[in-house]
Amino acid sequence: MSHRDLLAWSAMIGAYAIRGMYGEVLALAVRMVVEGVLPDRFLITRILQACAYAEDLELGRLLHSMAVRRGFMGRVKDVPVGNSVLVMYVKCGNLVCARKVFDKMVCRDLGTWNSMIFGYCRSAEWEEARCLLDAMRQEGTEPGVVTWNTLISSYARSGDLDVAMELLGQMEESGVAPDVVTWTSLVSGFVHMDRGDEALQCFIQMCLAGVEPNGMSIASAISACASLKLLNLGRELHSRAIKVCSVNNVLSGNSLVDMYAKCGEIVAAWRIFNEIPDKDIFSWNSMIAGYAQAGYCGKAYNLFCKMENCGVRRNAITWNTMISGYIRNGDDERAFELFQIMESYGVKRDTASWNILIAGSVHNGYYDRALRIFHQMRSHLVRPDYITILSIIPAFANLVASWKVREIHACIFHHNLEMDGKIANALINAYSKSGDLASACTVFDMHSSRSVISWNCIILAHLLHGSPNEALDLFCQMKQEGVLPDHTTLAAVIKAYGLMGKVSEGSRTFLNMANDYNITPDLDHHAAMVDLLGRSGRLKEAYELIDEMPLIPNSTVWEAFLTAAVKHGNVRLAHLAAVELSVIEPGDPRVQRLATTLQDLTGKSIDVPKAMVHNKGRKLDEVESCSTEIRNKLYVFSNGDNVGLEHTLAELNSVPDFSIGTLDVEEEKEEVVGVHCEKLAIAFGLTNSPHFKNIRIIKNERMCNHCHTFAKLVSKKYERRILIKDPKCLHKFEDGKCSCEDYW
DNA sequence: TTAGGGTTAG
Repeated sequence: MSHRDLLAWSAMIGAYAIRGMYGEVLALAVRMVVEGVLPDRFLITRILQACAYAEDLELGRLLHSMAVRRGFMGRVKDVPVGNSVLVMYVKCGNLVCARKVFDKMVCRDLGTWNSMIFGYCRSAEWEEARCLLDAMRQEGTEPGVVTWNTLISSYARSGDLDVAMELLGQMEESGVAPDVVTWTSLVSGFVHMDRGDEALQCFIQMCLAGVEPNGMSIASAISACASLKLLNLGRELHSRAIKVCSVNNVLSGNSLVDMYAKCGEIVAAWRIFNEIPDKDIFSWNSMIAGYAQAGYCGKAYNLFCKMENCGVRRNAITWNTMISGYIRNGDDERAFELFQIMESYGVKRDTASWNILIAGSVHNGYYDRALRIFHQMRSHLVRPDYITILSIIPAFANLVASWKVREIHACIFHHNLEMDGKIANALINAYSKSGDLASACTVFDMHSSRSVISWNCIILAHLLHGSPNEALDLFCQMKQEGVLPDHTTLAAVIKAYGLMGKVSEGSRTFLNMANDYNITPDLDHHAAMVDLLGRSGRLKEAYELIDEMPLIPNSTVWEAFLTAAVKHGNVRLAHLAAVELSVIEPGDPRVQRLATTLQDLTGKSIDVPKAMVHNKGRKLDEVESCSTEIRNKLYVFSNGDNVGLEHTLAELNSVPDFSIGTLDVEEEKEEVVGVHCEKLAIAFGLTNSPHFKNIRIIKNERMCNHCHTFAKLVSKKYERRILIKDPKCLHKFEDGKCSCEDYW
């Protein structure tokens, strides 16, 4: 074995290593050893580096023991060898061995500490990483810019940006100036957590600190503009990217495509896309997403087909993007088709693929289908994640799904998923809408970081359940905890005062909100005020408020007024409101029915345009129906159904005291349409669930006075709690009373 | 001779 032999091997291996061809490096190294040539301390670090990149733990171990045997691991000049062994173990994910090497090293340099800290950060062993930071200082090695960047970037990537920012402060305090890497880590961390404005603040801070942004930092800032849809700032950054010569760079190009597409500038996005010389998977996926989101599914699909011919393999994101594009544009069939075939094209479906189908179904109102897909997903042993849960919860926000909300709640714990503010709020909503106020309160009480949205959810839940007193108590608590109310909170507060008949308190809130909270009254606040005045019979004041309001009243405002006029038997004002509503919502069946009745009563005609479909896609001639669930089975009833309940109904109808409300203008009489469906559902519930306290019913039309009285009487006589959700109100009948206090 | 940063879908 001559000295020249080793030199020759070193030169060859070095040449491959420089080009990043680590597979070849390892192959050569094996041949070299087989031919009896052993690496010196310089060559062994090269090969170890290749092991680290290729994550070849087996070969790495051999080299480690060789280094020990040959005495490369004990002296000061051997620190680089020790470091490369350490890094090899870290990159191969074997932290235990890495730590053993670290502990045995007699001398360590800054790189040693940094590598070990990097290892712990990468496996999220934060405590160990922080211990080492303290330990290195104690041993007289001050953390350098790389040490700080390792910690800051790891925390930023894990989403813990508060800690990352705290470390930035410590870094500056210790006299180490943040560099472009530090800032870029923070910018991209904020972007990933959907905190675009803070990302941009970091970028600006970097520029103010005199650190020149490079292509990477500009790309991150551009993606912040994309999520915030800041086209002008995005354009400015575009020209900055041109100045630092990184516009044709794939990275900047990709983020520009995304930014222009998200800002609706699809032509600009296409232009940039075309100019990227070496398009990668990000470029194609971003452009496909751009077209799909703009509604051009055909163009998106053309690119989807073309990319593989251009040498770029489609990945799960490509397929998911296309599937999501189809489902968002209403072509569910194509979406499901792609979902079915993707695996035959060698691309494995992931959680996101399932989530897209679930979220799309919920979004398009197909709750049952969303639920079926969710169960299918679980039977395929695909673990639901945070997004799955967030997407599926709204599908359960109704009265006949209360047990499903509990099931999904358990699922969160079972899969050890994060219970953050968004999920907690969605659960509060779902529990409340499924009729379980107590559980909504439990989720709220257990949830530690409550935002204004959480408070709004729980306040609205109490309003829905007819507990305005508690809603107002919560509002006080919220203020005591220093949370500032927003638009929604104040509209809820006015509504709560309305429910309690406290006109002056409600009016005061309305009149002072601009002063007290710097919030200008919007349509919802006006509607709440009309409701408040209308409930206490101050119809004239309510009308004056509408007449003088600075905004154009919408259907919510007129609905509130109409309800008040009807409840107080004022035919003239009811007529007036119906005329206004018929202009705003020409297809609303309730308005149409009202118009006919009012016409009969007043002799005046209302010109109601006869649109066939109204805004929620429901047909005018859709039959009035309701559903109830008993032992996981759903039963649907329509008006006049003959379901063999005559005997029960006859018994129920014999309940004495049927006093009917005031102005009976909105209901279709049972003589005309047959027995109302909610009566059938109540009778069915009574006979088929004798052991359950609650009967839960969802109805697609408002309850009439007659059935409302009926439900009250039944709840008292049979000691049941009857919950009926109609499009306007949740009625909770108990002991002969309803939570809506007979005003809905 | 070792250590740190980026862009796409739900």
